[in-house]
Amino acid sequence: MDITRDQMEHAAKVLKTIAHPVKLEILKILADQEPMDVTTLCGHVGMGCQISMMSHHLAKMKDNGVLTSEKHGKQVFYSIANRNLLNIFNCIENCGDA
Amino acid sequence: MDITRDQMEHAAKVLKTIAHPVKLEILKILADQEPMDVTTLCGHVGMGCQISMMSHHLAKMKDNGVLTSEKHGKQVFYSIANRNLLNIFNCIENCGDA
DNA sequence: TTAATATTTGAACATTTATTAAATTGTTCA
DNA sequence: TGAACAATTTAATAAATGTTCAAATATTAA
Repeated sequence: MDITRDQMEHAAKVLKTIAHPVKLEILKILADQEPMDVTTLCGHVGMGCQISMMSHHLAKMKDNGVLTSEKHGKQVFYSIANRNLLNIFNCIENCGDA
Repeated sequence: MDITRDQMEHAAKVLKTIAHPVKLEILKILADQEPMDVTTLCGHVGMGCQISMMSHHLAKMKDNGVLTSEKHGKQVFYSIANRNLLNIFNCIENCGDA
């Protein structure tokens, strides 16, 4: 239950990184099927998803250590860096009624 | 494991609300002792905490349903609206190494 | 080499966020 | 009433964010 100031800063950074509907959606999709390339991911996110936007989101998530990527041919495949992070979805389900 | 788009939006809103070092600190402090008034809370947060800043943070957290408040005399006491949200700290401890 | 595809990058812009100081409201008490 | 205290509000400003578009970079295949 004891959390240092550094952990607090780090936690805030991670939470800030994923606290966005599209970014949560990305995590949810990758949770079911990873790795996945940008275009396919964009398709799963649905209507109005622009590749460029997707790429920006993915880049930020990667920069902040939430995702990893691997290039195969023309495509870049993204994965979740640490699947422990997915526990946040349980938390979301339980706390959702707040 | 299935989360609707609305839940996603709501989750993003909550996460965005608390994704800040001071706001997480506020939650941690209230987790141990609630309710607590603004000045005391500010003291616990530590050096450089300004009442005005604290009030802004608290107002936002209250607006977004994370905290509740009650006025007694000159003081306003804040509490955590739904302690289930505190599960996020377990999540933080486990996912922190990402 | 050129064309086509996948992705990234950078600029521009609007919106939101965090911080600080100053002014304001509300409450208690002498 | 008015002084003292607690907290909120407002305004100003800087910094971060999200989105879109256009241009640039790889990579593959013709």
